[in-house]
Amino acid sequence: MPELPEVETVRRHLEVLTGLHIERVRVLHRRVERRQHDGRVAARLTGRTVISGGRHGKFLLFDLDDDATWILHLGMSGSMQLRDPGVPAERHTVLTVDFGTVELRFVDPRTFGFTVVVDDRDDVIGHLGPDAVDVTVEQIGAAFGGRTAPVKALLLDQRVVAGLGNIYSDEVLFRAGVLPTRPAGSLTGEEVERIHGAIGPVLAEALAVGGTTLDDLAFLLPDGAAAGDLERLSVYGRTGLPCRRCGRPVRRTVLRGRGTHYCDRCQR
DNA sequence: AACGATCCCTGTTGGC
DNA sequence: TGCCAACAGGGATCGT
Repeated sequence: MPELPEVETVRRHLEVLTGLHIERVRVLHRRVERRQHDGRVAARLTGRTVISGGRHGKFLLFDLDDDATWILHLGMSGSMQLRDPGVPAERHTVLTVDFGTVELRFVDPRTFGFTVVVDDRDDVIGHLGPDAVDVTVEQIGAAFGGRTAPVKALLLDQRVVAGLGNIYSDEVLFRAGVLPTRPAGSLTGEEVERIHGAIGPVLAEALAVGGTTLDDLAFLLPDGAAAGDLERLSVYGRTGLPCRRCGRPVRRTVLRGRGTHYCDRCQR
């Protein structure tokens, strides 16, 4: 599902929108604009030109020519497609944006995604911590200090570090050799360093294959290609299968309502 | 303040 | 075979 590597892959595909003029916008499912309190996403986008596209954590950010920011979040099942205008939209399309030469489609079966146009982007993303690709070991150490919450809960907390979701939190903790249930404040400096050191490689490896697509909830790239599969992951989705390092069965528990995968020999 | 539970939503899956 | 409950999890919100 869309976490930092998937969203960054989408952002790169959508660089082709830079400089293009928005001709027509259709909201096909009202829930996609639930964060726009005045309900005027279409009106605020129509007629604008995209100046540049960026990302912070799992949020896509497009600068518009009226100095507003167009923000998109893919939720858990959202994907973006670039198609020729006029081709009928597929099932679960919640938003279409017609740029004349190309049409952007936001497809989101479980409707946890959303879009919003704001003058001050901090109204929407101001609470986010440093992006996971930029976060320093000092920032992580400061966020963990004195906390009793499980370390995985803090990795998932976008105020601590922005961009990690359920898959890559599990993968980072496996690579770091730290149990997800450990109280964050109990970690040694060396363990914090291992976690910090694991974030970059885990995200880079995922980015290299365009992110991860699930078996039952396909994540497709804007050109229609599939992202990487679950096979290359270390622990996520591998409950009962042998740990790739020691061979013992991968365990699963529920933490903060999220499926959590780990190896109780390789992670301490 | 920190932490955990609940809610939203729907396609898929597993049990009976 | 068919039905239905359980499950998956982004982020927001609420209770303790």
